[in-house]
This record gives sequence, C-alpha cells and structure tokens, in this order.
Amino acid sequence: MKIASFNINGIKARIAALSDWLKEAEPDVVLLQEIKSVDENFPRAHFEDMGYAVETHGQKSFNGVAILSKLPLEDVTRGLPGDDADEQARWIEATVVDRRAVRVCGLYLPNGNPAPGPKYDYKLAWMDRLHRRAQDLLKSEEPFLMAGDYNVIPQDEDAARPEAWEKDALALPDSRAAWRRLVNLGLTDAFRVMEPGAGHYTFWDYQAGAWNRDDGIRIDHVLLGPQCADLLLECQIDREVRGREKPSDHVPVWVRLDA
DNA sequence: ATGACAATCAGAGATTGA
Repeated sequence: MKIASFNINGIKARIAALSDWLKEAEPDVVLLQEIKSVDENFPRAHFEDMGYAVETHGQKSFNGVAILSKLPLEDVTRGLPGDDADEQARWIEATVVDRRAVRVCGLYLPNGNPAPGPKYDYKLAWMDRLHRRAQDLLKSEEPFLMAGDYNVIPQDEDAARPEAWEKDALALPDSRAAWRRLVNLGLTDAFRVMEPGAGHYTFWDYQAGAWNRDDGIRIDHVLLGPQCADLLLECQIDREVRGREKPSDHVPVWVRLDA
C-alpha cells in the first residue's frame, strides 16, 4: 500500500500538476493539505474519474485537507478533537482497507508565525491536541499513521540554511520540543529512519530562487504508529515535482507499507 | 530593513503562507 502526503497549495490551481503526479506515482492513498476550497467546489468528479474515492474537509480561502484513495475508505472523521471552538480545517482521518486496515490521519499543522504571538500560541495548543490524539490512537494498538504538513523543521540538518530559521515558528525550541514530545510517544519519522543524511527537503519557497539554490526545508512528515512502523518498506520524497510547470511550493512524501 | 512569489477572493489590493 502506497500512501502519500502532498501540500498542494490550492486545489484549483493544481489540478493539472496533481493529476500528472498521480498518473506516474500511482499512490493508493493521498493526504492533501491546503486545498484552499470549500467542499462543494473541490473538483471531486475529476479525481473520481481517475479512480479515487474523495473525502474533503475544506473551508473558504485557506487551509483545508482531503483524502484521495483507490482503496475503500471507512469511518471518516473531520477535525482534530480537543477544541470545539476551532473552526480551521486542518485534520481528517479515515481507515483504509486492503490486506490490512490502516488508520490514516491527514494534517495541516498551523504555521505559527509571527512568534511570539497568538498564532504561535495556537500552533503550540494544536500540537498539544495532536499529542493527545496520538495517545488515543496508540491505545488502539492498530496500525496508524499521521502525515501532512507539520510546519516543523525537526533538526538543523532538515534545513539548507538552519540559521535563517532560528527565530521562525517552524524551528523555535518550543516547536521542536513539541515535535520531540510527539515522536517520543513511540512514533517513527518514516523518512528519517530510511534516510539518515542531511540535505533532503519537502519545501522550497517561491521567492528568491529558493528551488534553484536548493534552499529548502523538510517540514512534510509521515509519522508511523508502532504497528505501522513494522510494515514500513520504503519512504521517499518526490523532489523533482518542484521543478515542473506551475508547481506547489511543497512536494509529495510517501511511504510504501506491507499492508 | 524590506521585498521577493503565489493563491484566494474579488474585481484592487489585502491577507496568508513559510
């Protein structure tokens, strides 16, 4: 089972680029972030015609997550538990059934800039809710993963120029501590365990020729629960997608599971 | 120190992103 995460930076603007990548990468499941669309305007029929089931959790203009799946999706839930007043669409879950059933969670973690400030407070509070959701998923002792745009640069080797991010919400000590607290529950950073080296990124800013200078950061991650980590076969970043026509500023990261 | 670039909504330019 091949499961990918892709922050597409607007579904309407990315229909062609996403479709091209789907045809060649042939993922079974794709967790999308920043669809920037309400559910009614998501080009559902287009992706259904490509063989995917479509589940969305959108809002107007910003944020928004979705799942595309060639395999049946069951028990879909929307919204990260823990704050009924939170109206930002950043979390969707479903169970994918093939040889094994895997609970997949798609997430778009708040950016948090400027820090300090209310946006950073929201980011840290959201990460605390994520920690609690992970604890509950761990209790099930079933295979699960949480993948998406975490907006966290875990370590200096995950940035081409770590000094440029020192005071940024993506790399501040409190952000990294919250990331470690999550991982230390017993989750596996799928890419990091398969590729221990530096220089692997998932995001390059549109500005200042970041892509041409390979001035990137690794902020899109796949965290695996223990039973899911047992099934891990492969994890890769499709970096070449960033060099194409009308690209997102993020690229896909995917895992292949023995499931 | 600032803006650079892109998407959205709207129908110009502000807002957001990372």
